[in-house]
Amino acid sequence: MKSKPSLIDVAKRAKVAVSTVSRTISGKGAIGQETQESVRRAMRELGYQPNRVAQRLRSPTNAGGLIGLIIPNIQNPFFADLARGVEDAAYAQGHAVFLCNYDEDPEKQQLYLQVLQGESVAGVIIPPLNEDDPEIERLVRAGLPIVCVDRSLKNCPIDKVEVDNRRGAFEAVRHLIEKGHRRVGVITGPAHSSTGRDRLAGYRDAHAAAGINVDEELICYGEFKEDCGRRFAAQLLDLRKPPTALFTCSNLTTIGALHVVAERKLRIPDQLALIGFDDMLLADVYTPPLTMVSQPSYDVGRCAAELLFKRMQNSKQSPTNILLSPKLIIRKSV
Amino acid sequence: MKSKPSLIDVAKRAKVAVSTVSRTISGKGAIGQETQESVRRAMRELGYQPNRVAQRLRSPTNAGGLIGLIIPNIQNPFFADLARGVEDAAYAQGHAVFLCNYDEDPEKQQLYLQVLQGESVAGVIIPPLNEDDPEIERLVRAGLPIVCVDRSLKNCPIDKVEVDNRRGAFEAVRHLIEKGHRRVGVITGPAHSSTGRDRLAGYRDAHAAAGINVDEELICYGEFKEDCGRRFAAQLLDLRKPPTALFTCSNLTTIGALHVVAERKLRIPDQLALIGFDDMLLADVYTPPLTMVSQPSYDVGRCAAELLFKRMQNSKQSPTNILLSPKLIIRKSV
DNA sequence: TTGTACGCGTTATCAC
DNA sequence: GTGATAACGCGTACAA
Repeated sequence: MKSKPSLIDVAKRAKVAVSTVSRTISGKGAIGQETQESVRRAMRELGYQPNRVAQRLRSPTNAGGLIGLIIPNIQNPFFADLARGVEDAAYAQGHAVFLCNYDEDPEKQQLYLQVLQGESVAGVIIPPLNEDDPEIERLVRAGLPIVCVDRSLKNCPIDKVEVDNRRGAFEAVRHLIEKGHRRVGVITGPAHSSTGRDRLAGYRDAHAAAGINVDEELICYGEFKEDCGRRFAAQLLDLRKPPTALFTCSNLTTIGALHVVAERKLRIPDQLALIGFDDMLLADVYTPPLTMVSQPSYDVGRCAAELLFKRMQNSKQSPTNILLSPKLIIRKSV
Repeated sequence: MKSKPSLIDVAKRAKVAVSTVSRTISGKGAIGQETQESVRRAMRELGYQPNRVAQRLRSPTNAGGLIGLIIPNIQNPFFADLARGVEDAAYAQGHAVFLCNYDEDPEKQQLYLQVLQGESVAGVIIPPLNEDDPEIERLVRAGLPIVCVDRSLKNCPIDKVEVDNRRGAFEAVRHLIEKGHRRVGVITGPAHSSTGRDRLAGYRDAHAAAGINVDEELICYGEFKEDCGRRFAAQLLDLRKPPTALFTCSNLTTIGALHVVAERKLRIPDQLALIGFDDMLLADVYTPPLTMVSQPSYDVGRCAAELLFKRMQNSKQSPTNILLSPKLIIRKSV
């Protein structure tokens, strides 16, 4: 196993100095025509490829463009789409993406934040686990370009790209109400989750706008997990005065709720209407096709990457907040 | 923006030599009790974190454990699960994963292969786009630990973890035949895809085992994309003698086929039976619940990572091939 | 236009 | 036990 050729090897072969090779590659400084050619030839012959590690060690910011993306769970289609958006935008700019999966685990998030720092990434995109995160705030102050996505940081001016959860939820629940539903059960996220809170706020807004009092017993707070969707859907349907419609606030909880629907052989929308947050693969071929609040997840990622690149170029500009609109896709489940 | 503290800063503060600090951290060599303590204190006070870039530059193999994972498409749940398996196994070993998405684009695959090399990763996990890939073969020969997953390389001894596609397809189609179907349409992958070929082979096996001649007009070769599923499902159903059952060879083609089913308001399984390769999120709550060939995608990733670690420790052992079994999950679509 | 020399933060090899 | 120092591969100021 012969080790990879370095700049020095190329220089030797082309009979020039290393700096000449370096300049030929970067295009900085003036280089003679024939010198360039012999250098390029030597590179080809040796199959030279730059050592990105050395590049970043030497000049952390400019070279070996690398950005970090830390997401809660790559198996969640929302984050997969988001990641793809980041990736595409980065690729277009010649940047590579270091993708980390923190599994909603604070320690792992911490660890990856450190790893990325240790890797001298030029910037980081992250949906922070908590609204207060001293470590992220420290990094921001230390000058590391960071863009928050999906979720955000309280009391910290920072670039961010979010989805208008409140509005999305509002439109969904308004639609339910317009269709005559007066008891709409909602399964939202935990109280400390801003997305969960915002979606619940939209739920309340829609009720307020229609002059309907919200029956607090119709509100369930749970993790954004399938299991919670299942449990709370069952709980809601077992109420003495059960809801006639369900608003599930994430793709996973929607699936959990659909399990209950299947088990109890409920007919949608006759016996139970349903709207879920997050569109999913089979939603439009489900029987009946599911009405959903579709998030522009890919765009969130793309915008975040673009925002990050701007920040990387100009670290002094004041933070930009972008709010993307979700879209109510009306199908047949209401 | 003050730059991050380095070993040197720690050494200064603790009033020792850098080598002493380095040894204290790595635990190699004997260090005096009090020296250790003062070093650790200095590290804490400065908030020192190792520079992984410098570590890898200095000792590419041992330090800053980093492995690369290059996948075709992170939005495909199969690969998302696989990635998660890799990630979990790597995390357990203290390795970080550099995840790249090549979008089934040969150039991008090439690029990321180079990036990973440039990053001095300790090893790479990849489902190769093509069965012949000179570049990957070159890297293997150059001594870079590489594990192939899902797909593989022809004529190249290499560690790999694959799913028994042929057997999975065989069981699915046998099930269809046992239920009385004699005309089973199949939508498989392109001819150059080994997974597509293997699944088609299983389809043929099942027919042969039952003594049924395969009508070649029931076989469609397409990309593993939703669009193809749609087009070919329609084409098959428009045959003069249409199939009574469909076997779709990937999650995306299954979805495409289900679109056609929805458009034509076909009742499953009465008017059309269906089995798809790859289980998916809503499959079990679909009406009717969909019978699927479930791949152990997470395990593929986990096994691959473990194989890679073994290879990284012992580069001389002969290649290991692991074949994982898919599982036919019988629900109600047949 | 080209070459020399230094430093980025580490680890490893010496000598003490 | 500890300290000084040479690499790792690259970019760049400075000299030629």
